[in-house]
Amino acid sequence: MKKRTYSCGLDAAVDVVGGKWKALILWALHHRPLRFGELRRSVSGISEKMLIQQLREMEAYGLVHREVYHQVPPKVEYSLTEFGHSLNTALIPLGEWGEKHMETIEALPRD
Amino acid sequence: MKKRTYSCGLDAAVDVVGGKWKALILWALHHRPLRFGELRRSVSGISEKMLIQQLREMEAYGLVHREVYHQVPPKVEYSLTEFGHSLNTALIPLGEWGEKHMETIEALPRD
DNA sequence: TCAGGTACTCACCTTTTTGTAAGTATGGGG
DNA sequence: CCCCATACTTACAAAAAGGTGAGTACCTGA
Repeated sequence: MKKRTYSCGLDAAVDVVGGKWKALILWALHHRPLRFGELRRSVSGISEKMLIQQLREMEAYGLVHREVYHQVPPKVEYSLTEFGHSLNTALIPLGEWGEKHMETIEALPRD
Repeated sequence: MKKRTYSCGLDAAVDVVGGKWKALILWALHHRPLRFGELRRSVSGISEKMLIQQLREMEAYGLVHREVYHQVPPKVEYSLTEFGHSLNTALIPLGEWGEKHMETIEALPRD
């Protein structure tokens, strides 16, 4: 989150979901709540540091809910809030676009 | 563009439209082609360097078309390709989401 | 000759983002 | 007493993104 005012809705949305990981984390939580470790395995390539950092931000934004189970070994579950769910829904067409044009995208020049 | 393989469509789409400006530039070109200067004024806050840099990338990705008119003073028009148009369409729900939750987003904690 | 308008281009710097590798805390089981 | 699994946490470094301000090229009209 960097700005306070936005020129349009897309501007605001990009500010919330921007970055390399947030959309993917949201996506991973689409079907059901996941534990930290499950999430790490779901979002391929993410480091523990990035994952927790993004999760903390998303929690602060009200997109995800963090539920701690006081057990040993520890168990923490992350789930989407209503807000997070609505954002995820808004991302569906973008995901479908990416799916549809995947081959084109993979063939695009790098840099 | 950083990757060659994607875990899902959203992953690919985020890679294409990622960053601070591309979605906004796409948005600005939604209605009609714009000249460089018009675009700079449309996308508030962008510097000339960033604008041209993003435009070049988007041209390489096949999202926008660059038309040069050999005149003095120079005139260059940027327009959406079909591909760019389809991406823009996929972004509409995200824009609407941002619009709808603008106030919530503006009230979110910074950092 | 010279300012003006347009579309860049460049060098340099700061900020932000991302990655790596190691370390911490907990209590149960062996 | 020590190891295990889980969920973090920290320090440090590298890489990517973004910003600033000046400069270039072109022809036209004053």
